[in-house]
Amino acid sequence: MVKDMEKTTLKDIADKAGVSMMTVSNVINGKNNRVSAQTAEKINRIIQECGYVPNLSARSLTKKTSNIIGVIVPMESYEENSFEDPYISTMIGTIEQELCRNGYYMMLRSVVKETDVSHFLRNWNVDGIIFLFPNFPDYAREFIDKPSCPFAVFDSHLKMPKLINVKSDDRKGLYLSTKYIINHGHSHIAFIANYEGNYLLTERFLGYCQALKECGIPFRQEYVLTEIPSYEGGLAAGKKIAAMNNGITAVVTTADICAIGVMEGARLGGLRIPMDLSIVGYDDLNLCRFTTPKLTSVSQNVSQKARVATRLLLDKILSDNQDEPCLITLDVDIVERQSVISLF
Amino acid sequence: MVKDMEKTTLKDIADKAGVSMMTVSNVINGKNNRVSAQTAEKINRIIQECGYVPNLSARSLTKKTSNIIGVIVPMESYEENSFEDPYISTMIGTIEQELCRNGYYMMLRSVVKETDVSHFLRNWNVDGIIFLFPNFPDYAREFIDKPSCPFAVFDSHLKMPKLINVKSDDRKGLYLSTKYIINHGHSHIAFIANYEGNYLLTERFLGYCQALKECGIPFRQEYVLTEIPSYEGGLAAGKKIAAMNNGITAVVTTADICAIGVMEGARLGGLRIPMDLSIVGYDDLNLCRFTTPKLTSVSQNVSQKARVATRLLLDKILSDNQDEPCLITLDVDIVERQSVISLF
DNA sequence: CTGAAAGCGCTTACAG
DNA sequence: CTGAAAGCGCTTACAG
Repeated sequence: MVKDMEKTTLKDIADKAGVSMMTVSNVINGKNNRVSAQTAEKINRIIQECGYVPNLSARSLTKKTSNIIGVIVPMESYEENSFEDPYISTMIGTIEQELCRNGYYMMLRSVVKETDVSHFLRNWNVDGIIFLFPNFPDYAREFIDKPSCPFAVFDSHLKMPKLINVKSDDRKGLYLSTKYIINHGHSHIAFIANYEGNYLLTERFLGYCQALKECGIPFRQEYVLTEIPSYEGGLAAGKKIAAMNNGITAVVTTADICAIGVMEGARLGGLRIPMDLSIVGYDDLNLCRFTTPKLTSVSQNVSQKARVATRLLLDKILSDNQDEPCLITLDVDIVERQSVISLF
Repeated sequence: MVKDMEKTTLKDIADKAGVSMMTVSNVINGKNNRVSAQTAEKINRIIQECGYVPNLSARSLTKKTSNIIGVIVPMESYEENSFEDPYISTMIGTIEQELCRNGYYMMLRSVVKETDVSHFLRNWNVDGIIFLFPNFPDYAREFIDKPSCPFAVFDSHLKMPKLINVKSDDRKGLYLSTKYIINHGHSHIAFIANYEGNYLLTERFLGYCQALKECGIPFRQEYVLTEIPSYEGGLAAGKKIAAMNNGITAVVTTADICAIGVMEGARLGGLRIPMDLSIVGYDDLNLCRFTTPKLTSVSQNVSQKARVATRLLLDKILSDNQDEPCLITLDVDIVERQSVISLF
């Protein structure tokens, strides 16, 4: 390995200024009441001249606080790249911005089931943790039960000390999309998602049921297609709907990507979108603008979700009662495009 | 702030094992030739029991090497979220995986023009840097001229000491897409991109020219639309092509998102895709599978690009002659879908 | 094979 | 307002 050129340290600055390290440290940390304005100015000038940058590892060692936030991204397998999921990447971007703005640093880690997350977090003595799990996984429970610092998750049903939980009003999300379709004259509306055992998807399913009930439309088991809300799942569901030919005129989904699959599957089955089948997505990804027809979708404002969670986390890190759990539910709305036709 | 529970340190382990910290350190760092098998085993057991995790800030302080790689992402403005760009997010995912696999940590930072990147990097004494710039920006030049550690960039025309430059064969990329279209019987082919002054786009433009020339098709200035290769740029270009009505039957682009814009713009102008206008994208994003028709595109294998750069960077960090620059050009290929029609 | 000493670059009490 | 001392948790020479 090559030897780096010498880096200037606190001591170098102190020597040049003819003061103690203490004084320089106080200036850097803005404790102006402890240093005369003259000295402070002089020291600041020298710092500028030398291009001095404090070593944060050293600071972390003494202060017992690192200003590092660990951001954990789940991966199903080593082959997969979770970052290709627009939900994940949008979250990361917003979190990073918010951390940076507040003087924190983001250490990013994707993990598969077996990985020891807590090891990583303790290695760097992180001040806070953000788990970027759309659904909070069982294998992370162990870690969660002995949290060493405040942490934030999303869309979880857990309530635990130190936990910040930011979620969307998922029930309302599907209530809105179902209602929207009903208001366009539809009453034979399919729901797609393998919701059982999944808290988030179940909430959305209940929103679907609620809208039907409220409008006096009978719930039909055969209109529920329990496919995985992925492109492939949607594709399969679309084909089935076309094949069943049982009166379905519209579909609500729990993911844009699934809705896009449905469009393709239904088309392959001979249906025209939206003339024969109306569709609403979920997430309002950029993607929605690029399909034909453009996809009407439920927006959960992903950026806001990330921003709120990050701010609450930083607040909690600085607060006294870190143990108080915190649950925020954000509103959702529907973004109208071209994938729903009116039957009136 | 709340007081953390005590963390076990090297000293704790040493005390419990009745040995010196030195010995424990040697065991942890796998210097087995310096410790008897017995002692090592005993120490490892105690480490397990106590759930001891080394403090990497402390290690970084003594070793002068942090195992942190700084990954820098550009942002045009504070409002923008670069991570929504699938190119960026795919890169990040692959880089993280590769770093993790090799025992490195990823510190992520998005910056706008004014941000002092070098400050951040020296703060954490990073061992290497990856600049995630599709195009290397001028304002980063200053930093680059005095690099403190090896760093990697993409698609740059720079050649400097310590620099790892991984690029795609951009010229071939557009050569391939243009040739593909020619092979389908087209000879009135538009090129879209404001390539002037942009190294990468100019390379692609030259590939377009080369294919035309090779096939004896005259280059026509009026077939070059100098729009920004974005959705909006593509949209404008698509509308123009429909309006100009000057015989163009196909379009090559330098970005999928632009190609999608062209499709939309051309449609709004009354053209059918691909019957009236064939289109080829660039990047082969997931997106290509979700449009109608599905988009034929040039694939530059983004993951491979990220992986190669990361590996070269880590190699260089461990190597002796860090100053030798390194340029790799990766191959590209074309992924056939439905957006090009044969005129034969 | 094992250990005592010194030091990495910073900050936190504590004195003056 | 300023500073000398001790320590954060680790590793690197250097002795034995």
